[in-house]
Amino acid sequence: MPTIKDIAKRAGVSGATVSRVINNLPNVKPETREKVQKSIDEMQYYPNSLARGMRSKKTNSIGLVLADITNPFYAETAKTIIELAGRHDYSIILCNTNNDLNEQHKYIDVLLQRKVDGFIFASVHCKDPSLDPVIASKVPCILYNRRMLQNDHINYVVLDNELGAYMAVEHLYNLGHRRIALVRGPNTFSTGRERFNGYLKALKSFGLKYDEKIVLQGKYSEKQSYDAAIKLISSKDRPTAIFASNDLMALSVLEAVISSGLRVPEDIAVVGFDDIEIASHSAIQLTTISQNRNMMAEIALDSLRKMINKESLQLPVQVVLKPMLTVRKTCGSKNPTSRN
Amino acid sequence: MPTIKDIAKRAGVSGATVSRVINNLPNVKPETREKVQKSIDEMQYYPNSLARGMRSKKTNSIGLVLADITNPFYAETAKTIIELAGRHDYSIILCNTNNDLNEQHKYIDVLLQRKVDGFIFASVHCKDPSLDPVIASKVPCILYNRRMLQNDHINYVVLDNELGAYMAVEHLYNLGHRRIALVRGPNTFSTGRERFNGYLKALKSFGLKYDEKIVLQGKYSEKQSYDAAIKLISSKDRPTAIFASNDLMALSVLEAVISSGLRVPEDIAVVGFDDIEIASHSAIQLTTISQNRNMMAEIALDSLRKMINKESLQLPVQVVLKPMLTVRKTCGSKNPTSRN
DNA sequence: TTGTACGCGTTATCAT
DNA sequence: ATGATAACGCGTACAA
Repeated sequence: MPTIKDIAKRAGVSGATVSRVINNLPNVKPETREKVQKSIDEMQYYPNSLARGMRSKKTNSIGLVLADITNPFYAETAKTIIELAGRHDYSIILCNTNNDLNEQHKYIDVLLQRKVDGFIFASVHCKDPSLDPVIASKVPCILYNRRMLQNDHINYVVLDNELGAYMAVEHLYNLGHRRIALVRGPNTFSTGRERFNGYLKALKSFGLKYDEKIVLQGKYSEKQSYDAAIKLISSKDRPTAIFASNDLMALSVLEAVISSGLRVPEDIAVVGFDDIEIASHSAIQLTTISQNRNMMAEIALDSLRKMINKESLQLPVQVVLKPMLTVRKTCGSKNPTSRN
Repeated sequence: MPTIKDIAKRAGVSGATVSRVINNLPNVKPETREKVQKSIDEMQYYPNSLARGMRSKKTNSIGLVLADITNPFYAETAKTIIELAGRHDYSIILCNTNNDLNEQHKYIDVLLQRKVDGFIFASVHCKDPSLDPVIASKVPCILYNRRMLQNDHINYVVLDNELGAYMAVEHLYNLGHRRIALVRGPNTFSTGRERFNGYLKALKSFGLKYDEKIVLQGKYSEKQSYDAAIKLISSKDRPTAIFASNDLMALSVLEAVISSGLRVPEDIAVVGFDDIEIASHSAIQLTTISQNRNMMAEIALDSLRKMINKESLQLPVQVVLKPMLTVRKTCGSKNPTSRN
């Protein structure tokens, strides 16, 4: 592989001049520039970004740590972030934790060694010691979608999950439901916790009493959620509606209801959370809580970039976006959200 | 950020010894090793992988270039590859081309600068000049899922797409269908081309005549496929079955059929290709052609690793895996594939 | 068992 | 406008 020296030799100039050409710096005679460029093209020279990184102390790479890339919510996030990052010459090193703290810890280690310029975490637990090294390293970092507890100075962009859950239950209540079950996410994730709180808050404000028998743990797992729904369905005081903590879980709830021979929404209404793309499919038509993922991703990346470039920016960045209710068929409403 | 020298100073040894400890090399007195390790921990030292890469000429990184991470087929692939790569200490730099040759070209440029140890492409076009620099660079490289035409020495792992398509049509034929439409992928992708050929081959072998009016271009796009299906449905000599070139397209076909007030499979049978996870959902139950993505991904990564490590390996690697027909509900068969 | 010294490819500084 | 040189952090050959 040719280096800057090979190009220099070939073009009959010094390495310094080649560097000037590569970096489009001034003070190079046009003819020299051309000559050098020609050698670069002929030799198929690619500047070594490792060497550049060593000098400049910047790698132009960002570590993106996701909970689960096969969840469309994260896949869509990844797509947006990769694209936006690329526009600013950042590469994305993608890590997938499966919500495993050990995995995350290992990835953080690797990313710290790779000297990424910044981190985006879409995977943290409420209490997450694996992030300590990142914080200690002072490498810019922002949380996405989930946040941590008791870490008041860390940056994040999240949704108002409590409000989202409240809106879901409110909608079901307005449709006449009085026994509304919850297939919830774990307390160890802020989303699971906050959506549960929103559910509670809604029950209280509508005068419904909390019944722990119809609040089951789905663990953000499809299998668990399916089982939870089966349990709800076969209980003797069956709920008339099920609110699931995310769309993937809601899909599993739908599976359970359908395979039990019941109808959605006539026998049981279902509402999800996230508005992943398949939710709008004709065969699914899931009523759900939407969030503007693109905006959330954009805010995360832009903030991170500013931190990296030490641009002025009010720290910590702590943005909470508003959710939206998207009404489709699974809730039984006669007034679906109009399409744009 | 502490460097190897800082650790050396703190532990009262030379940099060489620290290096020996980091790399678990022999010839270090146990006490010395401990002492050094202690300094490493205390100072939160992370070896600089840029510097290591410069010396060793290896970055332990692999460029994964995908057509579309939001397509579950690719997301599931990415997940597997990231996990397997991690086990062997490789990081994945993820690129998403949206099937745009220009994007791919740019990403290749970046990855070549980053000196990735290898490439996995799940995004190539049949004729794809953007790959020339990769080939010229001699950096190990393997294609996944799609291959190129007229490039006999390049490595790939693909499915027998022609056979897969043949099996789909054969199945529909056996169920009594005689007018089978195709919503196809573009000729510019080997998958689109090969699946089309399989369709043709099946028609011929069952004595059905090819009717170009029921072979429409879906371009691997959901919108296009929806429109194509609408067109098929409203044609006066309506097909009784539609075979779509991938599952995402099949889902759009389903949407079109459902929203036209027709029933699947009674009015129109539908078969897809890929067996993405949602295909098995109760509300969808898509009959489709399955491929063993995990195996395909594993072969790709293992082969690549061997090339990188210059282990003995029969080159070029050109693996063609066999597809499987997974029968669910959308084809109208009474005998769904048994579940494992 | 441990240390010294050089080079990996680049950029920034200083000189010419 | 161009060139020489040092430095970034690490691994390794060689010396001790």
